[in-house]
Amino acid sequence: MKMTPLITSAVMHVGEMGSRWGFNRTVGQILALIVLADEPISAQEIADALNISRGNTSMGLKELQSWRLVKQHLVPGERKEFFIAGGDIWPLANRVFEERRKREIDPTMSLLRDLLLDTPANKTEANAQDKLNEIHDLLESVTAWSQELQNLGPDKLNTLMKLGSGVGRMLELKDKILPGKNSVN
Amino acid sequence: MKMTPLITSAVMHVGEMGSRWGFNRTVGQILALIVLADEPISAQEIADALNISRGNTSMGLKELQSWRLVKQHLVPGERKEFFIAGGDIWPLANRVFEERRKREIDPTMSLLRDLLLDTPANKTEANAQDKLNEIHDLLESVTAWSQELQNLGPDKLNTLMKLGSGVGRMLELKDKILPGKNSVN
DNA sequence: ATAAACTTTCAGTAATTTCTGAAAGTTCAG
DNA sequence: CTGAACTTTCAGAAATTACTGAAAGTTTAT
Repeated sequence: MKMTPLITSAVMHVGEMGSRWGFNRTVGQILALIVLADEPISAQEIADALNISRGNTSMGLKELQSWRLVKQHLVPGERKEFFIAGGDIWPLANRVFEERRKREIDPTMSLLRDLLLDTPANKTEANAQDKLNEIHDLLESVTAWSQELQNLGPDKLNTLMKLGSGVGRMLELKDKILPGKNSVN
Repeated sequence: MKMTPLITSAVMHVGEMGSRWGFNRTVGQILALIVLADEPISAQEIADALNISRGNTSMGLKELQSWRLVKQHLVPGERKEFFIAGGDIWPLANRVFEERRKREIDPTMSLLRDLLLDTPANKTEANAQDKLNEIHDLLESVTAWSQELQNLGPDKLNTLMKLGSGVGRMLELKDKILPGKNSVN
């Protein structure tokens, strides 16, 4: 893997951002390297290019595969394993999004459901439970909606996004367009 | 601050999730405590309730204020400072979202813009730049759209979210509804 | 079976992040 | 001005997280 300045700075940047995106520095660097490479690369090449140990590389690749951001690619006649990006940019972004939802939201939803089953013991608890309930509903709406958007598929999603402020106007007309639909609130 | 079991487990959980949400354990705990409290609480009360040092509490509060999730609240006749949540659940969630966008996306957009200015030196770089360009466009769409959604305000946003699969049907009819609007793709 | 070429695991070490608490800073009443 | 009541800062300690590299594991060719 030829590390040109352009590729190096992109790789380093993704590494730095890594922790904010849910993985660590080297995992980020490995991901960037694989996504930007125009050919499959081997674990050893990655370790060399990034100056990290072979062991660390192996663990990083394992994690990226668990996120389905990277997949193995067998090169005929070669003994070692090569790696390529798990898909195009859009699906990759989607997977990061999904995976983060699983880690950041799902456990909280689950706890909230449990906590809301208890009967509040006093005024303070009753108030706390109200807040928790609000949070629960919010998270539920958001996850349901993100699910909905994913079901639309990339094309329609893109159309919707590009629609911009048209969304507001459409909402105003919604009842005329979808007369059978329940009016919310 | 009375730490009932219900409140304790919520506080602990937000603490654990904290790192995934962009802040650390104690900052998460402090936030949960303040949001769930039904009355303003002082820094000392927080330190006591969470068993953390007064210094750490001070830093945590500072960070939460910088995220605008928490604000000071002066109690007449009291010398010390009290703290309350920065707003209702919806606006708070919005701020977390916004703040994370600033930290997770904006720096990358900025770097990508820079990298895309360079003329690619060879085939590999040209390919890498194509990918970077795709990523840039994706992030740009997403940020623009999230801006758009925020402009809708909570009510319409809620309507839109509750619309569910109706969004798909609306999109199919979009050209009839908004005839003047450019047909994307 | 043996060995070569590779990958994975994991105990120990290194790097990073978070926390403490003492000292310095601020504000205000008298 | 002084001191009491409070807050902030920050150097060092503690806790957490990431990394290395040697050893163990796997696969394939002969």
